Amino acid sequence: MINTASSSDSLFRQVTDSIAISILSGDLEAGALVPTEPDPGAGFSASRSVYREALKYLSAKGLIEARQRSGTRVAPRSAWNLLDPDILRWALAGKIDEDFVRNLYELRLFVEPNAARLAALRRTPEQLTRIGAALTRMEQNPPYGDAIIEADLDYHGSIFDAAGNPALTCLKSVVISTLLWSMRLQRNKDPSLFSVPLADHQRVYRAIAQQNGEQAGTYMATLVNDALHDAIAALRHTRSGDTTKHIEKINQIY
Amino acid sequence: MINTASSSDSLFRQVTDSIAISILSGDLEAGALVPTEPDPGAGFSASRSVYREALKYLSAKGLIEARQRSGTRVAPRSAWNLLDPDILRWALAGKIDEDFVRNLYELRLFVEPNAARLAALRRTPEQLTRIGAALTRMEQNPPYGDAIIEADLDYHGSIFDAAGNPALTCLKSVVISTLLWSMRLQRNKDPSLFSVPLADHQRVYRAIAQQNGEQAGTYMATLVNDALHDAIAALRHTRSGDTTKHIEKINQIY
DNA sequence: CGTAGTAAAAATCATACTATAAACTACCGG
DNA sequence: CCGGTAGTTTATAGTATGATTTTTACTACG
Repeated sequence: MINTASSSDSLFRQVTDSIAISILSGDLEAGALVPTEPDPGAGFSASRSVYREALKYLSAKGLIEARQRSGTRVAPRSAWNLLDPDILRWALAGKIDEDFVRNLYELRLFVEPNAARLAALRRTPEQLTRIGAALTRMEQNPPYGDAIIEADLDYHGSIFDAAGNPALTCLKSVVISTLLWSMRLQRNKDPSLFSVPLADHQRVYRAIAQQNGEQAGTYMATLVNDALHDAIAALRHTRSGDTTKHIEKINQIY
Repeated sequence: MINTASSSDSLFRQVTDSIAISILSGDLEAGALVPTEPDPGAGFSASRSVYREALKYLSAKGLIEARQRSGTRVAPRSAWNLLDPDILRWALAGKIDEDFVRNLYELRLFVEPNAARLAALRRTPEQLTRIGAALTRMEQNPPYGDAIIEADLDYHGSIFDAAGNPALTCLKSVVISTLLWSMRLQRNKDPSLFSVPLADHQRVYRAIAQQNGEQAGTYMATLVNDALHDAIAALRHTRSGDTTKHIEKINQIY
């Protein structure tokens, strides 16, 4: 496994990313021992301080568990906090498990329509403005650019914010990861086959503007469904190849 | 603020809990500086290693952000990963923000009926057995005991597992925290006013057994709604008083 | 069968030194 | 005289290393 952390990152981050990606990619299986001290043959050389702090960071995400005398081991998958932004980023960094992404879309389908519904009911004028501004940026930027990705994320993020439920808003990270995943796919297929589903975005916006909760929810459900189907369709056209660099670039936005 | 960490915990955990609870309780406001070195007047005395590892752990949850030269500060609330099990535990440890719990119930209402629906469609016989066993334990144990809490959590957890979506399952922690919160309330009011909503649990189980997804979803929605209303009703009967000890005991289950 | 001893690994402590980026200063050109 | 820019300072996080303590699974002994 090639160490994907760039050398400009702090040593702590290099070590953390490296171990995390080994775990998320399945390179280190659940139950496997994580070395007590920094492994000289692991692609990095760090002191024990850095290494231990990295392990604490990973244990905070549920990826590893330390027990005295037994050692530090990779935790079972059920303990991983899959909704954590870092975990999603790491999961996205390697070879992507298609089923997992499908699960994320499924979760979005449960959550985002409700977020749109609440946003329609609870939004302030300022929040509506922000959603509209993001939509405008989506309309006016060329597809595939970083600008439109940022706009898309801002659009969905603003809707979460307008829903007025901070706990709900934490699921924003799921939207981010699915969006980055679909971008990664689209780069590998015929661009003409794909179009940003602007119409869906527009009518969700209108429903929120009109404070029509049910309609906002319905349209958002369609939007997420369309996004999933587009992504699945893109999968069929995917040719194998190295897409790492593009994803790395996108990741730096966050 | 009294340090709620028991002295039998590891020093690392005491420090982590102490700082985290200060943040979650609002004692340390967003943007506030977190001391560079362990604060002698903070209720604990630890070396810098332990203290730094605690800070890394907290930064993994999004609670704090370190920047060279500027210092380490409490992150804005929007960066907190409110769905993280630790965060929910810390949020529950202090004085509870009623609105926040209401938000958690709202999220449950979006997620859990769908989990029940999927569970009805995808469950294996073994998974159904586990749900049924948990239900039986709920029926056969006296109310208010730890046994019934464990059974209730196992019931909801089994349904999440049966839904076959690991990302969805991560939201189990939300169920745990709302359940513990409602238990905490119920201890402070007239016990005769409350009854475990067994009927709701039973018909959800039956729907899952019959693989009737829509019905399972509908009944689960009722269950969550009932739970919320019971909890809100209990709030009205709450007399002020120290409930910390009981919660501490419950927390140890996890 | 239980009990005391052993050791492996995490946890803790203490003390260095380094790198970074924000703030400040001094210089230079307009 | 003003404004900006390049260099310097410095506070703080980050990194490094070695030693000690605590916990606990395992083992050997009574």
